[in-house]
Amino acid sequence: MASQPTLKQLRYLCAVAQSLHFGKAAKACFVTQSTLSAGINELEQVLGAALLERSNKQVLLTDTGRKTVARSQHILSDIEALKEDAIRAQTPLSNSVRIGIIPTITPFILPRVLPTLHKDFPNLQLLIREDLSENLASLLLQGELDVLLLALPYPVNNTTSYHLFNDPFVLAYPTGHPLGEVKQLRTRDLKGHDILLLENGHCLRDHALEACKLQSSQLSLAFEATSLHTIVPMVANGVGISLLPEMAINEGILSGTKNVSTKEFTESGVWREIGLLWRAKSPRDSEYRLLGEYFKNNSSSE
Amino acid sequence: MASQPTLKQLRYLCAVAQSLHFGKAAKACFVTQSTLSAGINELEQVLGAALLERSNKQVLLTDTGRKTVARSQHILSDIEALKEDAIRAQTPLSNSVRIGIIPTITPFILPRVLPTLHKDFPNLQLLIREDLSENLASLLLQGELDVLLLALPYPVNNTTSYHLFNDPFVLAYPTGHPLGEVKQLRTRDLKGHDILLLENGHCLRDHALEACKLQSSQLSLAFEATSLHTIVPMVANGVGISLLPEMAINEGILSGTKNVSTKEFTESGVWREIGLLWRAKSPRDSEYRLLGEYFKNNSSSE
DNA sequence: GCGATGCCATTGGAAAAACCGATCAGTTAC
DNA sequence: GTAACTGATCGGTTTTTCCAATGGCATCGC
Repeated sequence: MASQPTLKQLRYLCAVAQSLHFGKAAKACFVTQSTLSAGINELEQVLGAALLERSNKQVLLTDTGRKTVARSQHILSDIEALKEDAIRAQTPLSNSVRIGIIPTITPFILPRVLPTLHKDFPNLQLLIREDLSENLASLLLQGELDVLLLALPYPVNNTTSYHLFNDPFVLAYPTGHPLGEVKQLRTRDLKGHDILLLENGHCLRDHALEACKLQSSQLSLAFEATSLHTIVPMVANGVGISLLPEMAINEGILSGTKNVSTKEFTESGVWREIGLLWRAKSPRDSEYRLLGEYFKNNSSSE
Repeated sequence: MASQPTLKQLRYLCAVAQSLHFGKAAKACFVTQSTLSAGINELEQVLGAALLERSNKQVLLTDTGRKTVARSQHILSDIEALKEDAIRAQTPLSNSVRIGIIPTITPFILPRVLPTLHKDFPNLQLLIREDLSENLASLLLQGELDVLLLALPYPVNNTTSYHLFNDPFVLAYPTGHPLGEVKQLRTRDLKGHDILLLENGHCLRDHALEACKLQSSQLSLAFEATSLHTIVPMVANGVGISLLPEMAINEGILSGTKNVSTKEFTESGVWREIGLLWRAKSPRDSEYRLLGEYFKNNSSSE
């Protein structure tokens, strides 16, 4: 014996309330009269209350019946809304996407991408969390974040990565620095110079070292900075040289700064790879690919 | 293939959302894991959306899943409330009762009954409609009223009647009128006198005539009044005699009136019967009997 | 009167579903 | 490697749902 009302029963009840006729109500519910009758009976059993007053002549609602019908209609329309919304929400990139981005990317990609993103996917709510790769990866695996925008490779178990583009490292040096004389800049030219990098934990640091095929020990690490924006004035003041991501320069990190020159490396491969990362099992895989494609097409300066 | 979410499915979903573990959720729902798994799958099918993100390690809610869980919890608690309220409402006389009363009863019974009624059944909401018997009967059959307080007999198809008490007719005459001299008043003494009664449609009129075993033709009908309260001053002014229900006198319809005397009949049966009437099939039959018992015990002047 | 009609309730059997136990496939832990 | 867990899947059984037919009751039309 069931002890909870069924949605079907509530539908039956509402149908009867509308026509005050079992036969018509049954037709409206696409069942036979006997089925509907049994359903109503069971509902009354469960509620321990008479909802309808039957006579051979007519069907009437009891007081409890009237109230129950009103509540049922609310519940049924709630169910309908739940379903409709869930289905509607399946349009790609129409819900919230919780994205984690590392601080060495955020300020140089969002200003370029966000405005058009909102225009192209008006129903997408991008929730952004900025943190170090390690913390973001943890949040991703906990399900607190949906997708990460990182410098790759960054190994995380059971994740899918999506390559966006390569972001070359550019040498930044105080104007007049000896390296300014080098015509064909190569990474080995950096050896022995005072070099400013971000503090430990920032993957930019590791990627820069790796891209330049350098060990920490081969460099004179002048100072460990906490953000790229604090490195620039230090370079300008002659504290040392640094390696800046091209996207930061394109986005104007040097604008208004004097005494800092830049030079690109002639070698290939002196870059960090920028990509997206998400849980491999995520059912929104295709959405994230779509998001990736969008970033790829809209984040470069061309 | 079902196209609507089931309450069971929503319950399964909420259980999984709570423990984030199919096995534990299944146990909480008293089903096997396979059953729960199938239920969740079907729900996702119906909604056309992934609600949960399964991996071998953990279960996570998707964005749509989170929203669906929230809505489901609301719906489930609504269902619970519907059930609870319907059950609670079954306490006798705890809902609204729509009662119809004729104008020759209302003012003489309600002031006496209502105050204690509300005290004894605080959850009873008595909705009162005053009209002629004929109109009330029609409303009763239409289901617009639940119970009638009438003078009986009043034949209505498919109704149950409940005897409350007999309300004797009392002769009211201008002080000094010849009938004042009669020691043992009998109904036949009325013949030939100018008698004031209510206009047609009021059952009081018919019942008075019937109780006195008189035909209209045997009386000199002085005037047809619209309410008992207008009859009293006419008697006082010597327009004629009248028959007043005892309950009206007990309730003080003559208080403050001079020149009107009353005299009871010595015969038995000179009364109208007061009773309740309701649809025979009404599921609240026992409640109405209870109400009747209450009226019986609390409407007399003793 | 008296059969025809219309109403909801009930019944018995057939169709559908829900459910379970066992197994599978994949990952983690040791 | 193996054992331990995870959720998914597969047959088979049990349960539920559903229908068509029937029943009981009152009314309507003649």
